[in-house]
Amino acid sequence: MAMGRPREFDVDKALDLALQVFWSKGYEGASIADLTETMGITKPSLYSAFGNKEELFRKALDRYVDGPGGYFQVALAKPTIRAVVEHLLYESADAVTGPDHPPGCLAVQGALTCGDAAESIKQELVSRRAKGEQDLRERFERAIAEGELPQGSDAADLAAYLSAILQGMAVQAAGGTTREQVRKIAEMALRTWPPPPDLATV
Amino acid sequence: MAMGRPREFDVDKALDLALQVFWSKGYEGASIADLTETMGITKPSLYSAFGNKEELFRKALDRYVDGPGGYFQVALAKPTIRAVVEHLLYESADAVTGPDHPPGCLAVQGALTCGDAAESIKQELVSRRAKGEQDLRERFERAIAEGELPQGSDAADLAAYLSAILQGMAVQAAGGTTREQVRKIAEMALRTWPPPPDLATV
DNA sequence: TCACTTATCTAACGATCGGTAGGAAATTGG
DNA sequence: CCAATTTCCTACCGATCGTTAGATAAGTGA
Repeated sequence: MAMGRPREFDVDKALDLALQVFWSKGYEGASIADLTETMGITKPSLYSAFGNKEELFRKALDRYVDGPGGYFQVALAKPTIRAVVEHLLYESADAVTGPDHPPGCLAVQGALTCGDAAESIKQELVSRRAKGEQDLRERFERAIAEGELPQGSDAADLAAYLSAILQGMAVQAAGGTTREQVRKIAEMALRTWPPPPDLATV
Repeated sequence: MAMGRPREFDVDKALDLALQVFWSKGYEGASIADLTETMGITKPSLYSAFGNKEELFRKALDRYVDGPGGYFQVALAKPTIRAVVEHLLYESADAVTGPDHPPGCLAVQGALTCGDAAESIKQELVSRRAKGEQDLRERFERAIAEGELPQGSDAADLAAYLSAILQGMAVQAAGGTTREQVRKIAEMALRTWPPPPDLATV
């Protein structure tokens, strides 16, 4: 079946290497030269296999979400809301400080700001973060309905609050904060969890 | 005294405009063309007045810290630790969603990641964030010494925790989250403040 | 008025950006 | 062995990057 000259590199391995570059330098900071050098392929090979820089980033992002970022969906599937939050915090702390990949979170630092040319990538990351927060919100809604959280708790607010803490941990990690220190942030957040509903608005 | 042809633009106003550009696009995303266009001056004027792109950014950053970011030091000077934390959270929520400037925080989104050429700018921002966290830590140490916080509280952990929340709020704002929603994050953080010391480590 | 200083502008610099033509090399099917 | 197909690489594309040379204009001090 496979006709023509066979590809000499592993597409998935190359994509993993591209992911590392985008993760550490961001979309704009990662040049095609950076990428091809790390991936061990030439520019025409990159373009033939992945389309262009933007498509390559999107494929790397998908791979990130299913790989190093996969703990997020795993955490959401935990049986109790307490376990969900615990796993999100602890796994995030470890994920953003993993020793085998760049620090931080691709969805945060891939393009938090950018020039005009990368605007659509930035929007893609905004959407991904919003999607994660939305999934979290729905999980909280279920927990409230099942009586796992106090009456009057606002699922959207809880999701925004926890998302902010996770993103803050990612910023800290991107700046070089150690795994131990980031874990302490997670522990402190957990020590106060859940924040009680705002009685003033009930 | 003033010899030579007088400058035709206001350096401080031009710097404020440059700040807006760096704030919304980040260091790498802001091109010299973007900057000169917004500042209303030509490239040679920019270079003669500000040195180069890196120096311009550092000057804009100083201006940011003393201007839109000035609430941070103001908050630290509040008399009670409760007031410090309240002001940090509320003023941050408003600052990162201010209607008269780009959303988010320059110290976070100016260069969270970048290419090799901007590495020193990224480090500068890492240092600034660390400095803010250190100032906060010292304020917490004072509060603990004065009995304003529970025995066994760890000032460094509290500072890292609060810093992460503030940075998370900045990420949310950079993604377009509304002022009302960011304020709710601040309120929730305040509702659980202060996190109790970890009894397991005492 | 005339040197001196500084700011202004147009026009360009070399380097790098993302992206591609075009031909040689390696495989499959006939 | 030969066409067809696909990947490989070298070399190059135009555009943009940050930065500057060089000439002109507008002030000050003598």
